[in-house]
Amino acid sequence: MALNQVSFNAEYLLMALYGASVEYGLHCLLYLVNSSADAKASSLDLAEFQGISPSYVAKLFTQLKSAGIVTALEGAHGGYQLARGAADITVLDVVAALEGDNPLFQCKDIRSKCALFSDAPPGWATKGLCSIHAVMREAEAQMKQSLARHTLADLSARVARKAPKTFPIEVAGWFEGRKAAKSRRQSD
Amino acid sequence: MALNQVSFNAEYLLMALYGASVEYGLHCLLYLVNSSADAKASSLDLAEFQGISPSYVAKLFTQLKSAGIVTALEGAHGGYQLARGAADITVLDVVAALEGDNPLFQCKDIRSKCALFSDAPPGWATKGLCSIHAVMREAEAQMKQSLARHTLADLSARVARKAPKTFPIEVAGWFEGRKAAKSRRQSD
DNA sequence: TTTACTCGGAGTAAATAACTCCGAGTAGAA
DNA sequence: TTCTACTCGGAGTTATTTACTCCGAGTAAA
Repeated sequence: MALNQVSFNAEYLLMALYGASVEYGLHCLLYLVNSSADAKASSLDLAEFQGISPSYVAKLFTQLKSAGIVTALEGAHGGYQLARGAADITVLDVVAALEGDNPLFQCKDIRSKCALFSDAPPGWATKGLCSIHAVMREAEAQMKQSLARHTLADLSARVARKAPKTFPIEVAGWFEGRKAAKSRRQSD
Repeated sequence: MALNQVSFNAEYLLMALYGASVEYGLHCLLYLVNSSADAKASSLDLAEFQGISPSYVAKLFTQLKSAGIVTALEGAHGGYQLARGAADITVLDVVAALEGDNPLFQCKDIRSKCALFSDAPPGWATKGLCSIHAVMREAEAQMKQSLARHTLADLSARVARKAPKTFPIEVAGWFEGRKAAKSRRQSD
């Protein structure tokens, strides 16, 4: 056995540009796509169904609501619904709602601080977009176009293709069972 | 005058995916592109030339060195040089060296935690790439391809096109003057 | 009218980014 | 050879952000 063997968990080394909120949000929204028009799902239901933090999911949905992606129905049997058709909600919409519509790169205009310009940078140095910024803008546009090409509808279809045909029925059953349990408890 | 006028600084609202290190690093490297083969620039020179934090630039260059983008020459008149031709260093190389080669998205495989799977998720749920992850991968690839298309050489040419022809000479003069000042001080 | 459930925002701990400081080493000057 | 000033290089520090919790206000059904 090698003595100087290095062992580590790769999960801790890679830190993503987009955080967990995007992952949680998209997964939850995908379950809302399949639910019928009158069926609402509460953030608690969605969270427990997927084994993730309920209070955090609740927070994410307030952001999705203020971005106009879902509508909320308050009250005892309330919950969330998609605000418009799943084909009209792109992955980019969701990302922007949860992470903010951040640019890839924030130019601090370093070029104008060059020591040669003492106090006032000349016109040619500040005119137009910084060249570095331009490259970043291009890359950002590529990425966002790619994200905007995918909607919740086609993402949902993609997932459905992998799952067995009975799965959507089982899912609906789970949410129905939840609702029934609530009613039962209230009439006790 | 409107009483409930809201005023804020947009700079604080937008937070970029790539941080300041990329901006500092690229700007510094662009000045190294133009310096001739035997001319080295210290991290202190590069920082003061552009009016940014010297100690932070020093840290960035240790990262650039360990990534093999620059080579360091220690000693009194030492400094950094590009490790290879500017046409062989892409913007993506620099980003990866300074921010780490982070993925756009880190999949936590939520799909396998679904409440319906009690303990063991079925094969179809864990097989292959998560559909959300696949979309993110595609967007990430688009972005990185775009960044990889640009090299330090063409970025430098782009900047040079905007500046007057005498500018590179002035820059070289500034660095030369710095070197001369050092020699003078040592012989005092 | 009560009650159990919903949303919605204020608050908290751990991680990350941006930046500083000081020690180790080296090339040139005396 | 000795000395000195300058270089890199990594260990700390502070402030912002992320992921997550908790509790109060409101509402629809019982």
